[in-house]
Amino acid sequence: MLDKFLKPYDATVTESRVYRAWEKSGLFNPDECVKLGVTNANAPVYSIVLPPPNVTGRLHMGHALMLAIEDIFIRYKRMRGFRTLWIPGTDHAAIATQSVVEKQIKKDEGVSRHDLGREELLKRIETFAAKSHDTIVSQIKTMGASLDWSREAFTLDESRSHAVRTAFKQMYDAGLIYRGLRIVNWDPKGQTTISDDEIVYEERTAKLYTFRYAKNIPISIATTRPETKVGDVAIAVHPDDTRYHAFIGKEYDTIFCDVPIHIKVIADKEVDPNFGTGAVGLTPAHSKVDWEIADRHELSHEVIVINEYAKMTVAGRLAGKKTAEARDLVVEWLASENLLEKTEDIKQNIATAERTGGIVEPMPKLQWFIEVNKEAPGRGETLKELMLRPVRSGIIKIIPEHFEKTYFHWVENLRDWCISRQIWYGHRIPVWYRGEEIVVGEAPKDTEWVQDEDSLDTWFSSSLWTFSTLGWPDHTQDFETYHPTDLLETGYDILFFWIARMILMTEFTLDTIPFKTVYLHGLVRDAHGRKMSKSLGNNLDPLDIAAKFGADAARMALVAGNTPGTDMRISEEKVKGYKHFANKIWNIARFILENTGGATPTASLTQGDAAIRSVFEALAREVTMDIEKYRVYLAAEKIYHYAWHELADKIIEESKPILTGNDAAAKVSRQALLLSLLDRTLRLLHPFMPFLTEEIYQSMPTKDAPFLMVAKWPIMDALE
RNA sequence: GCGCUCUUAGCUCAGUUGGUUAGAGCGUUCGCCUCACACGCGAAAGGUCGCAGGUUCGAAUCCUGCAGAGCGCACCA
Repeated sequence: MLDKFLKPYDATVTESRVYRAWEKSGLFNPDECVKLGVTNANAPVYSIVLPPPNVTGRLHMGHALMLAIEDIFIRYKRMRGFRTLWIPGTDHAAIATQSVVEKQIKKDEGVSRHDLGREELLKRIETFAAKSHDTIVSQIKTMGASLDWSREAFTLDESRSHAVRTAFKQMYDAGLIYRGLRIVNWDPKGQTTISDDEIVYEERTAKLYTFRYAKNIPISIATTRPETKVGDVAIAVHPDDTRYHAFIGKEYDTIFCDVPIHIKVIADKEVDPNFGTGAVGLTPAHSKVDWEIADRHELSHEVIVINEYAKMTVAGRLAGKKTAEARDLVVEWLASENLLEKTEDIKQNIATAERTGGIVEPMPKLQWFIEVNKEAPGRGETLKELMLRPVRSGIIKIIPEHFEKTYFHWVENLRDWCISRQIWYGHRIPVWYRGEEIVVGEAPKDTEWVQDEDSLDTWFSSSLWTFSTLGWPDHTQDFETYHPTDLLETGYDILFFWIARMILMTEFTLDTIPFKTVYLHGLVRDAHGRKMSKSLGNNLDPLDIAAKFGADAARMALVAGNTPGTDMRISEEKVKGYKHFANKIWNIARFILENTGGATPTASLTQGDAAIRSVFEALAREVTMDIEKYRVYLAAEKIYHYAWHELADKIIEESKPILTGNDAAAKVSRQALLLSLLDRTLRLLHPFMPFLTEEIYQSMPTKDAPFLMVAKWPIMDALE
């Protein structure tokens, strides 16, 4: 009997030692598995790419959940003999990382990025990112993730940058990436454009003002933003609104709060006759809808009255004022001119930037876009259709299924994707200018070319992740072997940001799918159901949890009973429960090893013992089917229940008199049964609790592989 | 406004897609340091499965309506 079983199971000591042994063996790498003969060279392939965590700091429990689920599938497939590849990596996360570092510098040194300059800021960010990367990698290892570190990637390294430039050029050449002057979402706080998906709407109460521009203009309008009215070019009414028929086509000139404006009355069906006065003042340069209406009526877009700092650019009393101040001044002026008719409170959804919280200011800017409604050359389909087809046809399966509806709804309403950002950290737009000339893709060799100042939305590089990590655009062996990947597992909150765009980019670039199945997990919340956040201080750190209860316990607590797509609550109490379970398994092993010394594991079983073993086999089949069908939440609970309440409570208890009794045949059979059940329970539990099971396996007389990690799954004929 | 999800034991959730007395963990109560384990063992209490209809031999499970909670998208200027 080994001394190690005499003490309660100590996860912290064991786990780091076991992970080092796995790493040293090289068996996370499928090529090594083949080389060492634990995997057949012709075995089928199974691959997952790790959703790369942002290098913005540390991992949270959501990451721990992601790692646990993916590692379960990877370990399961590896034990089933697949050539199994799980690729690690991290994401530069452009705007997120830059804003973290900028905030820190502002706090510590009181300077802005413009004080530092592009080069110096990038240097600082890279230092931060490198440190963050190291923290994250060690956290991932702590969780037991069996990732092939020899293939680690970073979204901003040279290989991935090459993929980004290549994909950009292909799309540009296909006419699907264009540069155009459009109304974009401008974040004055972050000083950059953001995509529609980076907007968070916040409900606030706002004042709705009803007034006329001037006494000689006979139509009253209503707005929550009087300050923008100095940029108006028209009044729009609904074509069927008889109140205003007489005025359609009329034009007026006036001075509005010191600013000369020219207003034309137009009819457009976009206008809701029941809101406000049924008449809208059109500000084409500062409203997406107004811009579109102005387009239809050939009105000018060019009256810009607000700049990038959300300050007024007009002359007169509003000059240089912030929009909020300007609003008060305009209202004051309206009142003094007797033009203000009504002020009322309404509820309004205000667009804010997800990262900075800044109020989004729509304004026209020359930016790069991906056009989603134009047919891709030679494909007969638009990018939108390319995104819909594989999910509609079922080639890509989303779990849980109801998210497919959400996906369709989003794609169908998708507008052109603004991919350029005015931040410095990220992939610089691969476009160079020299006078009227333009080069796209790789930097021209000769001089005098100037590269586009902007960088790409971070999701552009992430969207290539399943194949950029495999060496594309080079035709590598990895790319040929492992793409499309089998599973993409991530939180449902990035279904649009990431999943949708991966499908888009992969369909366009490779004419195939990036993955066969999408498994979406829910949010991990605290014990009270609140979202974990820094400001609430209710974050559970996976490292702390692993140190306290063991990574195995943390994994079980996160996975057991946690259905896909549903938010879950986690508490230390729950993790503690599974720490106890780990100790239970430890003691089951201790008992069985103590009582089967010198026994023959292959001895034939009595009829009764054979029946007990067939109960295990039924369970193993069920668990196998559950994993195959992505019901890991059920599989975990079933193994737990079997190990504790069947194996320990019943089988071991019933064995005690047999093992101390006089019936030698019964004893031999029972010893063989117990060894077999322990051996196979460890195998079944290994994907869920890899450390504990590996540690026990190393002391098993039934050990038949260098590591349990590459030992055979306990039941190989389980599939339908 | 459009769409999605949820409502099951005190709490957190399962219930494998209609089938015998509805399950788990935690918590509670009682009794046990029984020589694998007190990170444990034995026992017990606890549910009109949100409400109202319907389909069916049979419904927590399918359909309709209602109520409450949450989320996503769009958006009123």
